[in-house]
Amino acid sequence: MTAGTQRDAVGLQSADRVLRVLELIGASPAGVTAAEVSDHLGITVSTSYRLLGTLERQDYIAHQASEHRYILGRTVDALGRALQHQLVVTQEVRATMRTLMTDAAAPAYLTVFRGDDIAVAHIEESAEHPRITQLHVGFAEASHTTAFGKLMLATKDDAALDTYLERHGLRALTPRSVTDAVKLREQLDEVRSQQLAIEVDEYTPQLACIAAPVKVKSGATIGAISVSVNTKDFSARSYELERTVRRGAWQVSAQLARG
Amino acid sequence: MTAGTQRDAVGLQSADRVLRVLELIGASPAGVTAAEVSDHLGITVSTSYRLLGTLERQDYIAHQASEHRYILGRTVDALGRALQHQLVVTQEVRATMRTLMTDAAAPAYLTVFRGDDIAVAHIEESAEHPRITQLHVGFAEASHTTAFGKLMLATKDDAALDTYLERHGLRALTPRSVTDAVKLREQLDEVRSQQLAIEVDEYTPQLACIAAPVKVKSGATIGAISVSVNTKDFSARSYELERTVRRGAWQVSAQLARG
DNA sequence: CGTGCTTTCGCACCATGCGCGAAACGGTGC
DNA sequence: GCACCGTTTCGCGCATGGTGCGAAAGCACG
Repeated sequence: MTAGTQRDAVGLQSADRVLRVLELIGASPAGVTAAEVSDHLGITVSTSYRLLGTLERQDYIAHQASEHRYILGRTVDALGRALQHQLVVTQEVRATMRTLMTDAAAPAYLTVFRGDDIAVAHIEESAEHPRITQLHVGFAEASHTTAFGKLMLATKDDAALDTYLERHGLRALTPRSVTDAVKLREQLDEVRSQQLAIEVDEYTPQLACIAAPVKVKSGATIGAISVSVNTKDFSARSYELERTVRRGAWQVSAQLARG
Repeated sequence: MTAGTQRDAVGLQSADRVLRVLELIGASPAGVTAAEVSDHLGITVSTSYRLLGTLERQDYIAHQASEHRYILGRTVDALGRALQHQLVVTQEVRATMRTLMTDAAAPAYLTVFRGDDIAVAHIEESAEHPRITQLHVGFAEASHTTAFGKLMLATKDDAALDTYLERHGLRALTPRSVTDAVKLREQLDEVRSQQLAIEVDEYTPQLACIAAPVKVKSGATIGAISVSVNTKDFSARSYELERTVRRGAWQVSAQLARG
């Protein structure tokens, strides 16, 4: 409120500002007025109108003349969909994951690997099968403690893994997290041979996770399908879960190839 | 400078450019390189890096160092979700619409009114129940020929309707489209009294549509739930469809109030 | 140790975007 | 009708921010 929200701002001034206006509008469910933009960013009204005009011309925002408010527009929608598409989240894939959740009686996750990052692209959960509380759609860390993370690391060769390790280290999230590089490499070899990753109590106590790779036509692994269950269920159901998850990952890969 | 291939471009230069970079990246499934940005926008590499840097700092894009490519980042995802949320499209609403589609054996639409515009926020369809081909997620026109459009117009008072009509007119899309303002006003009165809008062959020949209002707690109508069927099915099933659509709209309104 | 790429940096110029102020709209009240 | 809001558009002159250019730092490959 009021002036002086000068941020760490380094970047092109007007570009920075236009992006910040977008975020401001996104953060306001009912949209914003030009006046709100000006005092929120600490700029004059004229400048606000110039920024808003630029955004409007490109359809990033729409002007509700009746309410004097600016709201998000179709280009934002298009970008969001483009991202969803880049992340493999189609209606069809959602439906497949819903079936998977039901079959496995457990929440289902789709993760996509982007360099060293892992994007949690979609989560299918329900009241009966709630997600891991800590995990949300977005970017995930601590790859060495999650099933899909191990799958991602398993795509790397030795040199790339070295680079990754020295950049990120092996932090323990629970007593059972693997923090020894040698041990991890052994695990990754197993992951490669089984084309499946399993993690028990390494990310969250009492929670186990099982992940199978999603692949493109060429055979490269680009992500994972996984489910999480609590540890005591896991031991009884592991074989069934394995089959179910493998099937889900296969179906998603096939849809990806067709799509 | 040099010979610019500058288009319609009016707006703040660097702001314009940064937005265009975003779109470019969105349009390229695999992401883009800095070099691609420069020749595509006809700017120097240094400028490209400055733009990309600005976007990256705000997490609109992410840099895949290994591949030298820039891809869409988490802020775009956040904006997309914000828009979806503004448009009432939650997981829960999706599930409700899926049930509606199954119950009605017809594709289901969620539309949200934004001033004079109508945003088609979500479509539930399946292979057995494909959508109206002309209709896609985005903004819809010709409100007087669609069921949800009539619902939107019915929220207006006489003066506001006048304004709308003189701005948009009443174009005929089919022989059965209503083009007479008096007739339309009568229809809208009926819509208000029944809290339901029906359209038969007015938007597309052989296609009928039925829509019920989605309301917020205060009672204001902010959108509609609708289904479409072909005209000959409609006459036989109209009462059943009416009940089903009303139920769906009610459920969505309730979820909106709770959510 | 060169070659070709991406990426960062410094510099000097001047177009560009800025704040300021005024004015044209568009409602609402009286 | 007029006078008082708020929103929105416009014009102007200044200096600052953004530009292209060029060079250099990284980095991978051979």
